Amino acid sequence: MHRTDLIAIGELAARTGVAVSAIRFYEAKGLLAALRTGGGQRRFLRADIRRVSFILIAQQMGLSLDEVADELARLPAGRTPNAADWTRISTGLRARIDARIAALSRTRELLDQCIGCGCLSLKKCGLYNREDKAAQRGAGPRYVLGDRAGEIAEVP
Amino acid sequence: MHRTDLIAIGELAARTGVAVSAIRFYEAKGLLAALRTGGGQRRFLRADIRRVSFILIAQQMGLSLDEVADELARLPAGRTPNAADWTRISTGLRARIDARIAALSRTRELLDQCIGCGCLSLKKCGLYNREDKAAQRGAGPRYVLGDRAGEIAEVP
DNA sequence: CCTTGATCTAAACCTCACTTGAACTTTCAT
DNA sequence: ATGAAAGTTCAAGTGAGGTTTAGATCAAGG
Repeated sequence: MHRTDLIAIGELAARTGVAVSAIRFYEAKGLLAALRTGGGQRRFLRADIRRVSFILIAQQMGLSLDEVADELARLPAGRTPNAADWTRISTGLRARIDARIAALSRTRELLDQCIGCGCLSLKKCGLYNREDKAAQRGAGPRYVLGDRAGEIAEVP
Repeated sequence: MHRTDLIAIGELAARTGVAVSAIRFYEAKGLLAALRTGGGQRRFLRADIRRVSFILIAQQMGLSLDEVADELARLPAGRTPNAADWTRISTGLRARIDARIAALSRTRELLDQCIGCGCLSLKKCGLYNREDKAAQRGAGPRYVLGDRAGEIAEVP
């Protein structure tokens, strides 16, 4: 047993690389839940490190925080999530990764054809005669739209 | 020669699937340049359809509009870009796609290991002990955290 | 000529994902 | 017991990537 099962917000921040303000923001969004000390300070479970990791990874997959919340909502309420819970939810993430790799591969294939002719034209290449245009919806930034934008940190 | 080499903003919008407002926004950002009629209306070159395509594709790769602008700045000023120009710039895009696919594959591999143990823990999985932390530049002003890898501890 | 639809500008507004600042309070090692 | 470090709330600000609105003007068909 660990000496201290509860960690302060600063430690959670340090261990996940997320800013303290972001953790408060996540709590406000309902992605995390904290216990409170008598004095009102937040105390997190060690398992929340894992939870924050999941948020970060899922975000990189292009999920919005609301979508992440939906995924996390499938974790059991009341008890600390166990390995099986995480396996189930991580498997869902894996499917998304697969889908993204597949989508990128298709784009690459189309782009290769374009490089051959140097065109990048919509009609000939079909690079943009795909689902994307139809997927236009409402206001807001494009990275929200489905998983098309991709927030994967780029390799320089 | 086409009968009409210049197209109105609405046509450019229709052909690319981008809103008229977005095209004006891109022009204001310097990603596009328009000629003007005597009456002050924008007229685009047909080649700008291709240019907008490039913007959209590059955005899907995760480039910000500023980064897209950098790429586009490498096109020759003064003359209409030709096939060779597009080939050069598209090839750069292809490299990015390759990098992305590789990064996703690594993530998937790590995630597979995690699914095995259900952990998602920082230390054991390495899913977050990678280049990602340093390379954060996703949606929103995410600050780049310092390397405190030595302090990352094991998770229950 | 006249109408109709497309386009113009400028400024305001929007969402997402956070950060920042002000003004305190709590914790904890010495 | 004390002082620094870390924590608290709430409101407002930021930046990317656009959209919306309003009122005026342009271009083209009849």
